[in-house]
Amino acid sequence: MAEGLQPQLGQSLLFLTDEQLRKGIEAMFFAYRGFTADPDRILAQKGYGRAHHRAIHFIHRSPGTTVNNLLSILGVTKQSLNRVLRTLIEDGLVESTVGTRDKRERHLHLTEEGAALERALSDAQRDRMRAAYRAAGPVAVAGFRQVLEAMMDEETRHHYEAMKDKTE
Amino acid sequence: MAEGLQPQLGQSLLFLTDEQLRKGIEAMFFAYRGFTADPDRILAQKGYGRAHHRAIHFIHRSPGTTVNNLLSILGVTKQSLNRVLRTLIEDGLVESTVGTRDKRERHLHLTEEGAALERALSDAQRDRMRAAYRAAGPVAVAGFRQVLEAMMDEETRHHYEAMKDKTE
DNA sequence: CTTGGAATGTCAACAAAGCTGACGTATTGT
DNA sequence: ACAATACGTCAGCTTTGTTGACATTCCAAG
Repeated sequence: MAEGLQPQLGQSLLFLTDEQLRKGIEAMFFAYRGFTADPDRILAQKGYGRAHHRAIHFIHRSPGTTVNNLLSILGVTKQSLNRVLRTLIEDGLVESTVGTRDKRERHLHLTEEGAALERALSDAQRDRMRAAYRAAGPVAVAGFRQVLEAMMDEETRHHYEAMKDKTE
Repeated sequence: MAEGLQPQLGQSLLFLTDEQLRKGIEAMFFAYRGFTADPDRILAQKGYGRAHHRAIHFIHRSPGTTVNNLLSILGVTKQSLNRVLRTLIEDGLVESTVGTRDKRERHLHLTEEGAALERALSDAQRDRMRAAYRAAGPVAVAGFRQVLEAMMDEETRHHYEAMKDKTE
């Protein structure tokens, strides 16, 4: 294949061979399964799916966020989000309040019950992430984050950076 | 394993705070979108989805693999895989041949056309991965892989390791 | 004050891709 | 001969995404 990189560059660019890249791709695929496995189990019990998790996560993260803002973070259509949001509101996990400054907007908050589910979900997900971090060590974790950030779309990275700044 | 975590707990465990873990979780979520974005565009043009991509990828990776083996790698039901496989066979991208040793088994191969699509998809995905790797550097890449591997389920990791060995 | 555009919500229809359960067929191993 | 295995398929259901059309509410500009 395109394995034949220049001799003198041999060692230093070995991490860019097609083979290395393919391993990275497969690692990403398999790891994502683990990443979602634990929350998925909790959600299935309650009759929810990943879409509910994502909504809950980002509402928790940015309390009072508007529907439009959530839309652009999640990258789905309003119809798709609305279906999920409606069940969460009906079930009393999310509260939607009309905006004061702009009454067209709805501001979203988690109720006590919603916050409880958020905690259960993120505890489960963090536990696995913590175990992985601990096993790999701080240097690996820094690299992990670097590569992930470099893999994002431009627009997505802006969302990511914006969230990052909130508690820094 | 014996990574020096004990000594000075102050700085060295900062990467395990809930805040750091949350950032890792969000990085994983946002990065996965980028990870699938390029292949998704190609697939959409051809009327396929991610499920087709996964099948094509692993058939390419393990030519002659059986349906059952593919099933356990992908972690889906045979009905779900069958639907995807059927369209790929009908469209002439995948070939299914009766086993010689065990005639109950079907061995799966990519046709020339299937291999062409595989190349287009993995080129697109590798390009982004390569850019991310290049931007982050070899040390970061090693860490990236370490964390991802530690994040996998036991069973999943076995699949991953098995694939890894094939070309090492 | 009226009107255009923005933000939101809702209805309908549809597709991809997962799931369960049941059943049939060919083949293999005991 | 019989049970188990590998595969395919039919039917039906769920989640989560998509378009398109249309109503409502509100802000702001003309």
